[in-house]
Amino acid sequence: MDSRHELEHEKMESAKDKVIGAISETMDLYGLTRSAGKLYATMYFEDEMTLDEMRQELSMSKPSMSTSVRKLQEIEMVKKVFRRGSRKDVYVAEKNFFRSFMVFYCQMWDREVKMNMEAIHQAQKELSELIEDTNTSKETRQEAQEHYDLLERSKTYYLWLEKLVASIRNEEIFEFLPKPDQNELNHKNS
Amino acid sequence: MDSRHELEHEKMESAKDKVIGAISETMDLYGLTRSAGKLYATMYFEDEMTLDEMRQELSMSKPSMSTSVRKLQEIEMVKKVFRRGSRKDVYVAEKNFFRSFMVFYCQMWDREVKMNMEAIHQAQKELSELIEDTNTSKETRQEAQEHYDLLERSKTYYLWLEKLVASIRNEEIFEFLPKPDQNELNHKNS
DNA sequence: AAAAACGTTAAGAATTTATTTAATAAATTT
DNA sequence: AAATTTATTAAATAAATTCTTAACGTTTTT
Repeated sequence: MDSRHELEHEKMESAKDKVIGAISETMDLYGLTRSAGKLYATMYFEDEMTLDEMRQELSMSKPSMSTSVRKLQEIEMVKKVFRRGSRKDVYVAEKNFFRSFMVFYCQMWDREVKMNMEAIHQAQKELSELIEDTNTSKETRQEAQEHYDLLERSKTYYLWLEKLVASIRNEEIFEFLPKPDQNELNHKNS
Repeated sequence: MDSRHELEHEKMESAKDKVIGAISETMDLYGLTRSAGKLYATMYFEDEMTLDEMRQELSMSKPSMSTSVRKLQEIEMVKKVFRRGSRKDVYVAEKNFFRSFMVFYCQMWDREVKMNMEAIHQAQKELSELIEDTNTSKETRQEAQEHYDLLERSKTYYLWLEKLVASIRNEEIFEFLPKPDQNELNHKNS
């Protein structure tokens, strides 16, 4: 009876491990280390976890769990929740991948747009000075102009990326690309 | 006259460096190292470059350039081009950020969907066996069912991601979110 | 108030990743 | 064919990251 139960448990773990492996392997896309990915994937199958439970489950140190969990919180893949009774901190994984997608990419793309637009702005200012300075040699002026135009054209992309972020935040993107409903799943299940 | 030219050059480099810095800093999003990012950003301002020019420009070794360039080629941010006359390999940077966006994210998201869908499929098979086995204990069966359902729901996301990739590949996404034209840029230029 | 539990920080060890130098292979020129 | 040029591979070194143990500060319990 006990070995029976043991067997069930093993099979369940084996099933979970397949998904945990895949998730943590693709987590590099989100700038996470393998262990942080594994931690998230583990939490994905649990209601909630404390640091000690994580440490035990992954056989790693508590500070390790602490830092991984913080990184996961930064991209909102994990939230701290309040549980009266337990004085340990309790964490839950975000199980809605749509939300994870939104938070992560909006965060990243915003950063990309902001940083690069700022740099472009500054660079263009300097290039303009070169172009407008009558002492500038002909060759230099031409090169400056070419770089200026290249940067100017690139703004199109950043502007577009900004609009993409907005359409994700306000969920308009789901009008263009609806979330599939459960029925659409089956014919994928061959 | 010569110091004049020196000054122009310095200002040009300073302008470029602002953008190069910003690009290489945001390149971590694309899983590139700082140096690979810097290399790409440097090439962005050049028509074409040989390994030796890269090495000189970044003051790094040639094997280093070789590996960075290969990584950049993998995500199609750099292409090798044929130039008769020169027997060195000649590379050019992809300057169209839209294309870089498409290639990179489609590649990554495809990988994510493929890996995870496959894992889900296998895991669900095992979970089904547990659920259908009449010897399985009640608690185990319930847990297996919960995990099964969780995985089933997650497919919605992967299916959506797949559609997103498709709409990027066939450019339908630009009907929903048009690329801004040059005119729209100016009011951003405050 | 003392002791215990908890999470985090700090410091050091271990592993991994990136970079360089040296060696090799392939191609081109003389 | 020998010598030179070019890119890549291999081995060694350097640098950066990740992880652990130990120490700290805070909160809670007794």
